[in-house]
Amino acid sequence: MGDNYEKVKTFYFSLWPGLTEENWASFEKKLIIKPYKKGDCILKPGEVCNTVSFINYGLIRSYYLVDGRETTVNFFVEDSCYSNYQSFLSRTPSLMYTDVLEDTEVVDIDYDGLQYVYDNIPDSERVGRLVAEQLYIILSNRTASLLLETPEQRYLKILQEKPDLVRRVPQYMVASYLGVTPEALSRIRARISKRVPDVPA
Amino acid sequence: MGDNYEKVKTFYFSLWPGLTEENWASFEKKLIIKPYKKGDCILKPGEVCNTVSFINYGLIRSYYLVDGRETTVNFFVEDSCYSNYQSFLSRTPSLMYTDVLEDTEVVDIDYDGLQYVYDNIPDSERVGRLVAEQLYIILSNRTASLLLETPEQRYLKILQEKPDLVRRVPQYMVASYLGVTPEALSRIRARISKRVPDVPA
DNA sequence: TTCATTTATTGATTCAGGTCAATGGATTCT
DNA sequence: AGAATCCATTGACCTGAATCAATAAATGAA
Repeated sequence: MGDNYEKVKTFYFSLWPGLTEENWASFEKKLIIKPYKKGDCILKPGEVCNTVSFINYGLIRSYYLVDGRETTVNFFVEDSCYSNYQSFLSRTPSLMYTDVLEDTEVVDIDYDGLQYVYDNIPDSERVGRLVAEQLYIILSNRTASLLLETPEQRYLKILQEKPDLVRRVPQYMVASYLGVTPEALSRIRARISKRVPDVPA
Repeated sequence: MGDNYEKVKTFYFSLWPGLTEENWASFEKKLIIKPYKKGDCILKPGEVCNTVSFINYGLIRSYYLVDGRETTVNFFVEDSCYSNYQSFLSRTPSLMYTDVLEDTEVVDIDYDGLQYVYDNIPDSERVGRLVAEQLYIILSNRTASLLLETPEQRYLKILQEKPDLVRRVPQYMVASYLGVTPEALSRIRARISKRVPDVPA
């Protein structure tokens, strides 16, 4: 189904200014469409992540599970990329789970495929570097938020910046992304609506 | 003083397997030695970080200052690299301060120098990518620590992993790196030495 | 060495979040 | 539809960190 490659093609052309149709064709040969069902587990602790996935549609979550307690590291939505980047890059076992929260379709490139691209397609190293740099910047914002902001501030921010995500995800997962228990987030919400009675629900 | 380039040369050769003496020579032309005195401020909020620095000797700290409250993002010691990577990469103003905690000597490459290297020295893009990926991995460990561990666990870990750093840095800076107040760290220490009387100081 | 400043400790109090437990409302499955 | 599971809320209690304040210890400068 060539259709499934439309979005990923647009995506890579947008972050790769000099990409030619010819090079894209050889890139595309390395890509594999993969569908998942809600509830599927993509990656478990101990497994090495072997792909970088562009998400055609759907919703994915990575989380630690320590002492029976889930801590969400990240959510990944359609039109962006998912990988357990740390495991993928270092070729070491993942420490976290990755689950599918909604029916999802991804376009994978596996590790060897990517190395082939790096070795054979001009400028791909630069794109790889720029992607790594972008991910670093995003991650450093998350770190700053954990260091500087209270859970309540983080909740207000995600409400404002990703309201759609908050709607699509169970509240206890949002809580674990903010670094608090479900009960705590419930009380944070109660506190907020007491302070701002104009936005009740 | 060619001497000052010895360590940085060893450093770059170690992370750049195929580096030739010839390419190193053209790389080295872009490097600039810069000395700092204890207490110097390298970068202030609003300024764009324009260098990546290899640290010959010394100690550097990056921190946010919000409501008169310092939060240490990172310490940088000799034989490693310092940059405000986010500002450097995105060419946007820094949000944090960077101060020199001990007399320090760095070997700088500036933004244009690095772009020259990327454009003219073979395989340098790959090294840039690998460096960005390494920094990502390190940062993701810090994020996991902030999400999963208590301040006390983080303190015990830094004591074990970087005892030298803890000795060289005032305790209130360690506290702000752990994400707590100086008083809280003092109490954490008191708690620990009460529990483990064999390691009093 | 002495004085001034910075840094670390300790106490008292307040508060946000954790934990345990119970309830009621939603979803999902059959 | 009915049953079972999952999820969100609330209450009671506890703990660890923040805050404010005072003091002691360490560092640095004259």
